[in-house]
Amino acid sequence: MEHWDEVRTAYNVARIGTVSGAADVLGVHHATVIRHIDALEERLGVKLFQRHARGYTPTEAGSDLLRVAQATADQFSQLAGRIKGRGNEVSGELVVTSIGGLSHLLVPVLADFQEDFPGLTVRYLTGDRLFRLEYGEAHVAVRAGSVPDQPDNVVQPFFRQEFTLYASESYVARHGLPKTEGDFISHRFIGVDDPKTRAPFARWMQDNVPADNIIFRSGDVHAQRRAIQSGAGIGFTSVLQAAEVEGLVQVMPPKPEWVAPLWLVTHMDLHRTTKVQAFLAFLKDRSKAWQPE
Amino acid sequence: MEHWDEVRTAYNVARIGTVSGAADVLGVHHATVIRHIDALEERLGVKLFQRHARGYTPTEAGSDLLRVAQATADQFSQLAGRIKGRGNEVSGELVVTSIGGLSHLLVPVLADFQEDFPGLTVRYLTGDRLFRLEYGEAHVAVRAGSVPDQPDNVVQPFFRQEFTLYASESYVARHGLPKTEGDFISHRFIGVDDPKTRAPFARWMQDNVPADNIIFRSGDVHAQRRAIQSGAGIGFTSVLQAAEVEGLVQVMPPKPEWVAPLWLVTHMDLHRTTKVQAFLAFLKDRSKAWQPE
DNA sequence: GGAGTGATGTGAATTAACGCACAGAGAGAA
DNA sequence: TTCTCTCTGTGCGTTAATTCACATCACTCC
Repeated sequence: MEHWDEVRTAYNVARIGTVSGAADVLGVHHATVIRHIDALEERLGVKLFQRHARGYTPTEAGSDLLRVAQATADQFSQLAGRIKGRGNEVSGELVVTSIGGLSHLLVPVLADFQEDFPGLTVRYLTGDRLFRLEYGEAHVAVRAGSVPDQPDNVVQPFFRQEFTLYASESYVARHGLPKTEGDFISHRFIGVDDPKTRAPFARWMQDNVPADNIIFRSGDVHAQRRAIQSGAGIGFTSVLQAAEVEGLVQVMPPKPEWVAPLWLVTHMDLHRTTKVQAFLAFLKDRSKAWQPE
Repeated sequence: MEHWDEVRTAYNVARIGTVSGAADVLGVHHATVIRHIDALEERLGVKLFQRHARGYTPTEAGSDLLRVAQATADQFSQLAGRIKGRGNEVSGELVVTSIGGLSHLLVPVLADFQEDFPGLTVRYLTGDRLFRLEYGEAHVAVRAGSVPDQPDNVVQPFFRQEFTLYASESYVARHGLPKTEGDFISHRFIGVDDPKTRAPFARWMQDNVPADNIIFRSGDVHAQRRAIQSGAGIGFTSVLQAAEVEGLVQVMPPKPEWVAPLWLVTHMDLHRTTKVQAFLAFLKDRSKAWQPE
């Protein structure tokens, strides 16, 4: 039973009773209908219709086909309605991925967005590996670093995340604060684990702080922040995040070269969907409060 | 949701995961598969797949389609199995039609045939109007008279039904038997109702018996036979049928000119089916006992 | 790092499907 | 009857779909 179109043709002939009538409904020539029926019967080896000058009457096999194809037509019709309708509604899954360091910003936004659309399930993916939009792994990604240039991705600037060095009040009480970069030699630092990182502030630390002075390393920014809070040393944290926790002291004001630009990335195929657009609008609105000035 | 073939294509892509793999299964070129998907998405206005170099992964809409089309494929597969299988089995309905006067011969045969095939339902149609094989109203017809020449019907000789004149013993006791055709003027006859009948014995009676002497007319041969049994007069009954009832006396031996040839007629499209062939063989075997010599 | 493999994607050539036109056959009405 | 209307059926020309060929890309294995 290949050639489902022939089944559809036979279904309409059985339903309507004449080749001409079915041809009108299907929008094809009646010769096409006759050929479809003939081909289908040839393949099945069974007559589906009794032919006479007043029309076609289904045999038992034809009646069986009518029943099955009727159900199929109904299901396809419902499917088309669902699929077309779903293009304009915000429901199902919304999958967002970002580097882990942005969870404190994104999670509240995602929670509020979900509250606006009860039919929506939010999945927030973070992890070591990059989740790939072109494989359909996520609808929206928040990426850091230089502007991504994947050909099938739609990229737009999100906001510029400011970083600077912080220390805990307990650390300052014990070791004081470095006045100049020359003082770094007598301080302890908390840095990233990955030597190949491209984050500007991390590279700055690699260049300006002796490696031996970086006594705590982690790939997770939240772990680094906890280390800073614990007084283990001086480390980078985003200004926004530092403002939310108690007991952190800015070692020096943010430098423009430490700013990490963030990008909103969506896959081309999904970018125009109502769901993605609604989320992007929501996210941009909420992120206005995060802009430096 | 027209073009069910495109749905089938999309279903196989969603199931297999690659355009090339689906093309192999479908036995078409992969370019055809891509065009089907593109056309279907264009018509629905929704992307069904995420395209990437390693294959196609279905979106939620694509997954929905996969689920529905999976059910469709199963149902079509079962349907094809049923239809093809049914071509070689004796089940469902067997519809036989004949003139009413043959019921005493056909009904026992039909009952025995049904007993051989428990899955079979037998319908035996008799009536004033001719049931038309070309409209699929019956599988097999037993027709009387000159050989039918419908173009789409398969006609084969069945057997030659002998008729002759009978009277009841009570009638003979009261009125005696006509010795010659000249005696008919003093006898009462039972004849057919339809003046346009083409049955040879009925036309013979019209030609050889004065109309006024035909005092009982009926279109139903069984009613005529009951009238003869009741002693109402002399009338034609088939030799086979007369042998089954008590108290009938042959007025004269059967004449060759009174013989009614019977034909087995089937529609061309149904003639080759196992069901019809099985019944025809069964019927011919049983009818051997009915032949005059 | 480079060749090899297996996938998608696209324009040109080919083929199969389609529409057109007309013939034939019943059914119903004048 | 004869006329008309409707529906099926078929050969032929055309269009649209398919195949073919080649380009491209991503990943893997030497």
